[in-house]
Amino acid sequence: MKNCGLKYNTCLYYSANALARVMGKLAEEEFSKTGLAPTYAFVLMAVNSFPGIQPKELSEYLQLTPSTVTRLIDKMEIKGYLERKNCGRSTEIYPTEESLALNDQIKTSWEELHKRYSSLVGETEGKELTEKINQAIDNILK
Amino acid sequence: MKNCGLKYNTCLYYSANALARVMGKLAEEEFSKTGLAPTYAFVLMAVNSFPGIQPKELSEYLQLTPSTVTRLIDKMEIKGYLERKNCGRSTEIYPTEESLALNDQIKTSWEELHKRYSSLVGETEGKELTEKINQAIDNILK
DNA sequence: TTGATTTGGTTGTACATACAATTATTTATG
DNA sequence: CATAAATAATTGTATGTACAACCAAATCAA
Repeated sequence: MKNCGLKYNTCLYYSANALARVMGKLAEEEFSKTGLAPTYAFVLMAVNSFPGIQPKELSEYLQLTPSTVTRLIDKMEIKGYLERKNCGRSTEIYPTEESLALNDQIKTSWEELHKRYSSLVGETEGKELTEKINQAIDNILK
Repeated sequence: MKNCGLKYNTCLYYSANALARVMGKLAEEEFSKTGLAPTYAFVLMAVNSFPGIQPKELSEYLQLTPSTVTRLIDKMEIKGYLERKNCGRSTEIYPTEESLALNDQIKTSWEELHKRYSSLVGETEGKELTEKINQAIDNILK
């Protein structure tokens, strides 16, 4: 493609989205062994590690909005991986046996994902990039 | 949130998505003056700079799938910003006067976006981060 | 104590993006 | 040439995510 002076790849918005799409594909492939899309796998891992965690906490933890978390939990409840327990105005989320049984597989896939992108972008480069991204997020949100 | 050994923020997939969401919000705010969502503004800029560009090229340029580009063009055509011209199996996309008239405003918003995130994450940090992200994308796709 | 405000969670709705399948055109091959 | 393979674009459909509005519970204030 000819150069037109439109250097999209000098724009952090553009590049961040492009990276998210590319990484999303890798993640989908790696997590496909679990039968779950990556975000759902992350939800299960969190609930498996913190039985009784509340949606609010999950949304902070996953950096997703509360409504998104509600939808994620809905689907995992339907699939039989999670259960809600109402506690006044708040809610506690618990894993089912199926979810706990899947945890090792999920963690393995997660490790595979890490290995895979590390082999592509380099171990230390990947680590540093991730840290820099986290730092940028902090600076934007603070 | 208690530490459970689940360090999501050591995962490039997770952090890349989080950054994309955060940057997406900034971009939406800045481009709101143009009345367009960021991606649509990018499409118009590309077509304004390359009248006659083909969807295929756009999809490579924007790093989006062809079907997504078709949908983007659909909407911009309906809004009166773009026009399709069929050329055999390929298609050429042209800007309307409205699109050209909006170009300066779009570019201004784009610059504002750059200034804004630069002020938050730091000028050089932002630039370096963007470069590192591009490099990672290249390494993953190659 | 009761009325107002805040807070956790959900719902209706909208939208960006993608995949798989399909159509239409072009190129290659036997 | 005629048929097969490749390519550009589109369409049907699904999904992840968010915003705004809303409900219900809890806290605060008069």
